[in-house]
Formats: sequence, C-alpha cells, structure tokens
Amino acid sequence: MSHPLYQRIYEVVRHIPPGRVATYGQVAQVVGSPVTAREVGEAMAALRDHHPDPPVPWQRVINAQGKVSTGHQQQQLLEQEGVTFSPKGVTDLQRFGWHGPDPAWAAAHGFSPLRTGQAEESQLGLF
DNA sequence: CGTATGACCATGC
DNA sequence: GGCATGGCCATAC
Repeated sequence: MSHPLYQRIYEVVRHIPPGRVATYGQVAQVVGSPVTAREVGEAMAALRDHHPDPPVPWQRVINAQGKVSTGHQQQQLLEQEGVTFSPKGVTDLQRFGWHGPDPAWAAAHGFSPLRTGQAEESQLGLF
C-alpha cells in the first residue's frame, strides 16, 4: 500500500454493490478528509497501471451527470450488472445511485455515511 | 519546493 | 441542453 489515501478510496469503492453506481463526488464525501471528487478520479485512473487485490469495481464510479467517464467499455460492464443507460449514455441516478455505505461499517472505519437526502427518496414515495 | 496535471463539480450564461 | 470558469487538492516530476 503505497498511497494511504488511495487505499481508503478503494476501500469505499469496494463497498458499492453490483448494479449500483456512485458519483466521484459521493465517494469523496464518504472518504471525507481532504479528498475531493478529483482525487477519486485520480485514484481510479491509477488502477490502469496498478491492480490491487482484492480488485476495485472502478466501473461503478461515474460522474455527476450520470455518464461514464472512460468510454463505452465502462458502460458495458455496468449494463452487464443491470444498470441501464439512455441512448445518450445517461443513467438514472435516482434509480441506480448508491445509497452510501452501511452506517455501522462507515462509523467503524471512520467514513461518513453520506449525507444526501435518502429521506427525500422515501419522502417522495418513489418505490 | 514550485509547477503541472487530472476517469471532477457547481455555477453561470 | 451545452460550454466556459473557478475551485478543488493529492501526486508526479
């Protein structure tokens, strides 16, 4: 483990379940610290050369616009997991967006549970 | 130690 | 909806 910060980012990304996607910003928020969306992107990019074990499901991290950032390959991997995209390559974050890590796990590892209003979802009665 | 470089994001037009 | 701008901050050199 050469880069402690990246390791923490990978740790969080590994907790994004198949069939769901998280934005770079979300992951950054969970990791907290001085980590921003940009660093998350950097950490994912580093995976092109380094292949940590256990592997990191990098394909589940997309940009805030609901689109993949690295070409069609990434989109295909996600489609294999059941994530759907519009003809323009946009996915529905309301539907496939990650809810954040398990609060207990997050607390135990010093991560933030993710603050975005999950309350809103239930409040809107969506699903 | 200064500078450049991003798989980013929110905002404004 | 797209495009530009400023801010972000760890890494690499």
